[in-house]
Amino acid sequence: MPDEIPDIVVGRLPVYLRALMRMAQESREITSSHELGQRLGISSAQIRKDLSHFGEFGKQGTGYQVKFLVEQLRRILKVDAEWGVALVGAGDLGRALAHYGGFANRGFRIVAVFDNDPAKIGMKLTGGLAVQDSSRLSDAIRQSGWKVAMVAVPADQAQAVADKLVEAGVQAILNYAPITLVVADGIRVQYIDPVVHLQRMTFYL
Amino acid sequence: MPDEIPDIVVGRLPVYLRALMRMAQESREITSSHELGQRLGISSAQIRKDLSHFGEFGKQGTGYQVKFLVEQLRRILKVDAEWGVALVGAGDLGRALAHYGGFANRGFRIVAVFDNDPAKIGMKLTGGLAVQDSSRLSDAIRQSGWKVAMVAVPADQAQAVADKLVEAGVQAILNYAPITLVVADGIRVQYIDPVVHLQRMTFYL
DNA sequence: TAGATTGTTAATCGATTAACAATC
DNA sequence: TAGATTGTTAATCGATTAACAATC
Repeated sequence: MPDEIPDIVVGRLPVYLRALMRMAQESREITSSHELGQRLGISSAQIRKDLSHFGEFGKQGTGYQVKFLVEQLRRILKVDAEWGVALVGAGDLGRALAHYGGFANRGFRIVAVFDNDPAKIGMKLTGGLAVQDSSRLSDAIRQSGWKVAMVAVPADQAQAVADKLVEAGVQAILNYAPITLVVADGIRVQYIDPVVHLQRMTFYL
Repeated sequence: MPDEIPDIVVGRLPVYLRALMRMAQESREITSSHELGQRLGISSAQIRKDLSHFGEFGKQGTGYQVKFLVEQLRRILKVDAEWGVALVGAGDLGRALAHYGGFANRGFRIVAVFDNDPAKIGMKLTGGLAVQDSSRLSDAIRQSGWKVAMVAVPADQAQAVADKLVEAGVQAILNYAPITLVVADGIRVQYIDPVVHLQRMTFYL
């Protein structure tokens, strides 16, 4: 039970889940902490320790039922139901996200796309969503109760967008703008900046 | 000097650099570990400790010259010159990356785009690059000596693409496919999977 | 039974923080 | 000088690993 789960443990669970879903897809019925660790480049002890925070999911001598562990991780991560995600920004990146097929079955669906560019408002995206005026953002989020949003606007607009999202009730933001956001306590933010990731590697070259 | 810098320290440097470049853009000439820490939600002690691995960049009583520290971090991260980046995959995401303006000035430029879809090969992208046949990938990389690549292909092709890249001499891969890659020792891989990032937050909701 | 693998404990390892002398 | 902030040390805190009893 969530005594106090370290963030770093929570951060690994989605990676475990992703690998396990892939195993399930490959019709592997059973796996072990050793096998999973090899696939992921993580020690088997760490996998067992991480899982032990949440319960006992394996069998001595046998390992883990892949399907069962997938179910459990989905439940733990709260992606056993689907979250509606508001997307702000309908530029190249925003549209690529709107079209991305990888959200399905993993707990998320983009339910609305906003932009403040008159040239983009009204645009019909593949998948059926139309780009809405950002001025409708607060109302739409408040009415629908969406808790998760993605920000794909230019850096100089990202903080203002985040402020509006949080004020409308959003509690988790995935930010693609290359800037660190300042948000209230309890609001979660994750960052995706390809340049940051690239720079983490060039150091070693 | 690089005794043995912890990965986790290297991982924070690009975030420091990003914030400092922003400060420079805002014409802030001086900053302190305290101010930078506040912006980033990190303790001032950690920032000073991290920087101390590489030298002494500040002045007691004053703080850090923003421009100077930017220069130093760019040098440390080896992004004071520009890396040519090969991009594999010209789907929605690949094209969004090819059009992305955020690489400029931060050490990277996409120099080639590959895809194996005949319908996409030859396509002219904004910015002037044409999509090349993946069959040319190995030769092109070997001839040009590119060391950095981004992978934006479907999950089931990503490992094969990574293998080809590494074989051709690539040493750093930014992987957008939702799968953990297996690569030889010494090859760096970073992962961007929006679903993983979202799942890291829903746990707390 | 023999072999395998879990869940957990204790030991090790590493990272963060607090504190402060040095000094601008 | 008085105030501020660095770079660094030592203490604290937390995460990883190794080892193994339990048991399938």
